[in-house]
Amino acid sequence: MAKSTNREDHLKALYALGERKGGPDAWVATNDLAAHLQVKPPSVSGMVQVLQELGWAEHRPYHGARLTPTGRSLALSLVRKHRLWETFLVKRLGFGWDQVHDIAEQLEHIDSVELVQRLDAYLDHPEVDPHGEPIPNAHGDILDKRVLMPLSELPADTWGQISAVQDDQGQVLDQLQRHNLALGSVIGPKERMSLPSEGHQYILVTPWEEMGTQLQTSAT
Amino acid sequence: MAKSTNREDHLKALYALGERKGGPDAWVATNDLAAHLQVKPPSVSGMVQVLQELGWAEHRPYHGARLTPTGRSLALSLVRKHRLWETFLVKRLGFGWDQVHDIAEQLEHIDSVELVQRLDAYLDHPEVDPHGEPIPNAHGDILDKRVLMPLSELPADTWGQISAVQDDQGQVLDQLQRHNLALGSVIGPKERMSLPSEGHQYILVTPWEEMGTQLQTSAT
DNA sequence: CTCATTTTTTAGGCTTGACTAAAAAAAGGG
DNA sequence: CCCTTTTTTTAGTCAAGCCTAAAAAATGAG
Repeated sequence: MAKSTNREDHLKALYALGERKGGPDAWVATNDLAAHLQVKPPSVSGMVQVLQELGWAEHRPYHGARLTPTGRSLALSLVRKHRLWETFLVKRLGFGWDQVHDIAEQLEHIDSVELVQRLDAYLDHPEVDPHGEPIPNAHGDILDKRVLMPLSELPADTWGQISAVQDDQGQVLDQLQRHNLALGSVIGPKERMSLPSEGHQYILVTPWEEMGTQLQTSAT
Repeated sequence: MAKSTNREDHLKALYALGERKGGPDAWVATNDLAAHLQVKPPSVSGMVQVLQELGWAEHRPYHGARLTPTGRSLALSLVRKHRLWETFLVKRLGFGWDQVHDIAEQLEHIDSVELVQRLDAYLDHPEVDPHGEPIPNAHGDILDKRVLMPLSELPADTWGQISAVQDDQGQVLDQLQRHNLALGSVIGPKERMSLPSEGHQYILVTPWEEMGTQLQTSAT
C-alpha cells in the first residue's frame, strides 16, 4: 500500500478542511469531505478506512476523521508542491493567477523529491504562491508571519489590502479578476458591496488603517 | 471512453515499436508491446481491444496492432510533451540527461494544451530534446533533416559523432555517462569497444569523415 | 424522553486494468 | 506435410475506487 492520486486527494482535503475548522486537532465530517471532493459519502468512508490503515489518518466512526502527524506531513508536502507549481506557472510561464489551479492539481502528484527541490531553487525559494498563500518549506513548516483576516470579518468602515485568496474552485478569483482586483489591491466599502458576499470569507486582507481615499496598489 | 494514463502508455509503446519496425504501416506484436510495457501479454490483448474501440489502433488477431492516423497523432503529441518536459528539466532545472526520463514519463500525462504551448515558447521552441531526439511540432510533424545511423551500422573504420540516443530505460545513457561521452562527442574504435554492444543500435551517430585523431567536441 | 430526520456506514455492484491458466492459432523443424 | 513449439487470445480472478440502496447511529424538535 502506497501513494496514489486518490489517496493524496483525500489527504489534501482532510488537511484543508481540518485547517478551516481550527487546526490539527479538529475532526472533519465525512459529508464535508465528500462535498469537497465531489464524491459520494460512501466513497469517502471507504477511503478514510484506507488512510487509517496507512497510518495517515485516524477515524472515529460516526464522528469524523483527522490526520496523524505522518498524514499531516504528507499533506503539507502536497500543498508545497501545488503552490510551487502554481508559482512556476504564473512567474515563469505567464499564466494568469485564475488559470493555474487545475493544472497544479495535476502537477502536484508528480513524484520526485529532487524535482521539487530544483523547482523551489529555480523560483528563488518563494514564500507565497500567486494567490498570496504561504508555501510550506521542505520540512513542512509554514513560516508566515502575516496577520490576515477574512474580508467577511473586517469591520464595515475599515479598508483592507487583499493579501491572499483561498479559492480551490476559482470562482472568487474570477470575481476579483472581473472587478480588476488583484493581490495587493486595496478594497473599500464600494468594492466590498459589488463582490458576492459568499466569497468574502476566502479573501484574506490586511487591515488598512487611516485610509480616506481609494488607493489601488496593484491592478491587472 | 477517453484518455487515461494506461491507454496513453500503450499508445506511446505502439508508436515507438512501430517506428522501430519501419514506420506507420508496420504491425507490432503483442509480445513486444508486453515486454516494452513490462506487462503480461493478456493485459496487452485487452488494452489493444480498447484502443481499437476508441479508434486509435487497428488490431488483426494473431497478427499484431498498429496505430490509426488519429492514434498516431495522439501518440506524437505525447512524444512532444515528453521531450519538451525533458528539455525543461535539463535546460531550466539543471538535471542531467540521464535523470529526466522517469520524471518526464509522469509529466507527459498532464492534460493542458495551453501548458504545452507556453512551455514550448518558454524553451524557445526547441527542435531536439536533451538526448538529441527531435521534438514533434504542435501539428505532430517531425521536421528533422539530420541523417543519422545507429552506431551498430557505422563501418568499423569510421568515426561518428553522437547525435541522438534512443534510450527508454536509461542504461545506454548511464554507459555513456560513465565513459564521459555526451551529445556531440566523437566516438572512435576505442570507445566503441568499451561500450556494451547491445547499446550500439540506440546510439545514433553522424558519420565523421577524414578523422585520424580522436577529437572530443563536448565532454561532461 | 421519544420519534423523526440527518449523517454515516455497510452491503453489494460496476469499471478499469492487472494477473494466471487454459485454449486456439500460427510457425517451423524434420 | 505433420507435429511440436511459440505466440496470442479467451476465460476467470483480483484490487482499487467509484456508485446506489439499505441499515445503523447520532441529532434535535416537541
